[in-house]
Amino acid sequence: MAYRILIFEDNTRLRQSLELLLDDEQLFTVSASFPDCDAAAEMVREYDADLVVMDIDMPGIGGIEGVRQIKNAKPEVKVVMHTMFDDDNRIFDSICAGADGYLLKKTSPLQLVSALQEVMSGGVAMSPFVAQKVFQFFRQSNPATPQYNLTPRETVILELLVKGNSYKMIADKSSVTIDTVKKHLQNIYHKLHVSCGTEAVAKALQHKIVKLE
Amino acid sequence: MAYRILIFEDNTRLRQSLELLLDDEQLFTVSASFPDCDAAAEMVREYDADLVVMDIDMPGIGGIEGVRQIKNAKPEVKVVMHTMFDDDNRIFDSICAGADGYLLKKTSPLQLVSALQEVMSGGVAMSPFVAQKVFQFFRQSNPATPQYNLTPRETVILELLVKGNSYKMIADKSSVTIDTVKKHLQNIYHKLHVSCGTEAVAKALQHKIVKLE
DNA sequence: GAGTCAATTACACAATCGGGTAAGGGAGGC
DNA sequence: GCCTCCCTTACCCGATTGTGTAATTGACTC
Repeated sequence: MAYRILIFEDNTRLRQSLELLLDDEQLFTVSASFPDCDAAAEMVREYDADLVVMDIDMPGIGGIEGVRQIKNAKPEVKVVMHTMFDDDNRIFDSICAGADGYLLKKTSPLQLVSALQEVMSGGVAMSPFVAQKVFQFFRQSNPATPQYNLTPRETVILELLVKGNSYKMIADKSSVTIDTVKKHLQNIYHKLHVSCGTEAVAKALQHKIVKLE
Repeated sequence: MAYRILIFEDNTRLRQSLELLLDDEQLFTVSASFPDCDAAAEMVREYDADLVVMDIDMPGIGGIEGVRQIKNAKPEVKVVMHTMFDDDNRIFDSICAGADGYLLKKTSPLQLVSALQEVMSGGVAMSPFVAQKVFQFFRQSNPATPQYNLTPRETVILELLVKGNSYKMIADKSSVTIDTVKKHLQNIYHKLHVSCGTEAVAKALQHKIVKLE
């Protein structure tokens, strides 16, 4: 049984090319294709689609909002973005909206087909350039952690501060006096090279010195 | 000119298989291979390597630390992890250490070769399962943002606070009096449902109400 | 024109924060 | 034993933060 595909793509020529290309594969059947995704969620239900190929820049609601609606309506359907745009925001937003892949339009037909197969077997598909962007984002969101040499006690005190506790509350929860808390925080501020609590919280969260939850 | 490859892999059979496989390709030359990566950075320099295939679980320093050292010594060399492990931490740490790819050992020889080619042409290589993990992490790190209805003015004030400015500094930079700043922050605290600056900073960063840099 | 809301300032008061300084006890290393 | 480092407490004092109340201006809406 072939996978049922829906295509959303406003460029008529490209849409037809995709139809021909994918329908030619044994593994796929193109159930329908549309020049916009205003009724994307309905169509996915209507055709009981397994896989959606989605352009981003379309009249009406864009492809990113389209993904969101589709995934809301039927989370198990796979959605792969297929677009010319390779800017951080579009990639980023698409993934967060629930896309299972992000392929640039310069992807060759052969690669496109194999990428879609990969998605259907539970994987995720990205053009190498997109993957690079994702890696970059990953790294910068988790920079190599500098060492601040906080003692265990200092770490828990800082954690309590980050969670919004006042000095007094920290003192109670740690079963020490408020003066001790002050002392610890004074040391912490020095080690983090900051001068007040708000700055310390910002640095602790950015550099993931403490973790929330 | 073929790319010079170094292989770090403690399993002798597998190491030899990789040597044979990769050396057989026109595009690659295996310069050397090692059962541990204790001297990885030196070897990379010694052999002027272009590409490193790195196991993770090895005696001595592990592959993740190995990547870090290699990337420190020579950032332009490409490093691809090649391992059995698919747990979040190893994947995550490898990427942050600077890896350009993460392939599971069940990857077929053909896929391995083409993935390495992709890396050498500036891309990034991931097994589909790894890519999925990365996508998952991506999404959960950016949950759908709740609305706090901060006014534009309040937003910039909060940003300044998050960056570590005191009330007085915020007042100067915003060209208003300190009393105005107090008032704005009071309103902000109410809107965020917090009771002090540190809590506000924590919430602002967690919920990405403000962005750093 | 009345009403709402963002932005602004002012003042007073209490609470908290942050620095400096000093000092004792306990754990571990040389 | 001596030294270092962590944890602890205490006191003083100035600066900062946070709350309450009140009032003015301009913009935008009904």
